[in-house]
Amino acid sequence: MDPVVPDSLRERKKRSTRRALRLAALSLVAEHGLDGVTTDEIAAAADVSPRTFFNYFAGKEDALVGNDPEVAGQLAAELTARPADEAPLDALRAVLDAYAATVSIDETFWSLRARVLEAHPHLRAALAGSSADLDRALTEALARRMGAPPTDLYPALAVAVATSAARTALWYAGTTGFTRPFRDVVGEAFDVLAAGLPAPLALGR
Amino acid sequence: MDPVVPDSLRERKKRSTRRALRLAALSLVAEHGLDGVTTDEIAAAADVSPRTFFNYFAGKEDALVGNDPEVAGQLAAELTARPADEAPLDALRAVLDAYAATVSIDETFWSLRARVLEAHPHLRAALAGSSADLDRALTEALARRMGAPPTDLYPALAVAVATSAARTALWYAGTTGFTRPFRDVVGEAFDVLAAGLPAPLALGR
DNA sequence: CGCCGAACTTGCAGTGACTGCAAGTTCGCA
DNA sequence: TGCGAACTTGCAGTCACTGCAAGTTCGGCG
Repeated sequence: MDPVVPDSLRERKKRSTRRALRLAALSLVAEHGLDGVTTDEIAAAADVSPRTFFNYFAGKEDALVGNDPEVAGQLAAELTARPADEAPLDALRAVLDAYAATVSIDETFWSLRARVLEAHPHLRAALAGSSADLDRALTEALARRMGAPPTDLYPALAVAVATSAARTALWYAGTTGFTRPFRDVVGEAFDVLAAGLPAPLALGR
Repeated sequence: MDPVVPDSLRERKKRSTRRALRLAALSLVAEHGLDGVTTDEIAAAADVSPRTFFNYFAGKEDALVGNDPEVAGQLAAELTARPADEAPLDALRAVLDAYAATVSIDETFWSLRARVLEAHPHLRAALAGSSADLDRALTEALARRMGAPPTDLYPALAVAVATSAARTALWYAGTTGFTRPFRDVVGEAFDVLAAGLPAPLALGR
């Protein structure tokens, strides 16, 4: 079951173009602003035809802030694989922490993305939206593992809150230039969550 | 300070066209699907010129799932108006509960919207995104009232989590046909939040 | 090795979202 | 009553995005 990705030449090429498009989009937008860049230019910068851009991304925003398509399924699978007696929030924390670990590897990429998000607040909306797929997948997995109907309030709530916390942590790590390890920030966010979001003690810092 | 809205003829007209456009968009999309409806048709159904549509909404999605522009500022103001010694989460709960109360009035509208969201999962992304403005406003207000820098993790986290919970509650109330009062659902969501998202006891329901 | 089918890329042509601009029109107010 | 501001509208243009129908590249099997 390990090589879910066959990693053939084809696969490697696909990943590489996808990445090239992502980077092209991010750098161009970082330099010229969101409306100063067309999809054609992005495609050109990544050395593919304009049409191909849309074989990889649903749109400009998706290229900038979207998740890779396999992520949702992968994380959902990891969630179902967690021990059955683990508390929901702990299971979610473990899954999202694993995700955070993968993020930490590609820090240049994420810094660039943070800069772009900073400069274009409108994209934060798209970012929140791009996690909708992930939320759906995780909610379904969590409901299943809890033996609850997928329309139940709790699983949806726990997932929405957890991914929301992770996203906020990513934003925070990004704006602070990743001076603190991202995983630590995620950990802190989940600690606060599990404690019921108490007011932080250190009010004068 | 009360009449923030002068409620002149002009204002009333504006609100009415905005509402007409919203309803037109929702009903048309409910009937013909997202891609079966053009902005021109929406404008026609609301008896305004195609161009005018864009004076009210940033796009089709905004008309379907966006918040009215004044909401963010209003809720932020209410947040700053809460007693200074109130715990952050309690203050947020109060503000969002007040919002929930206003929603409950217009239940037909929100049911229609829920139906549309159900049929077009893609719009849930847009919905999450549309609250980005609200999140920013609330975060700034909360940070100020806590005397924290606006880049601090806690305020952003608390707000993201709280609005996320409220949105989930709205989704839940919508999919269950508003059989339970929306405010109650919001209340329950916040209870769960404050308790640190413990696994619900009732596992076999 | 050579070949077939599947996957991927590309160009093309078309639809519709969205924008700035420059009139017109309506409303608020003195 | 009349002036200025706000709002509406039409127009023309740019660009995002899509389906389709070739071409091209890759994976695997005989």
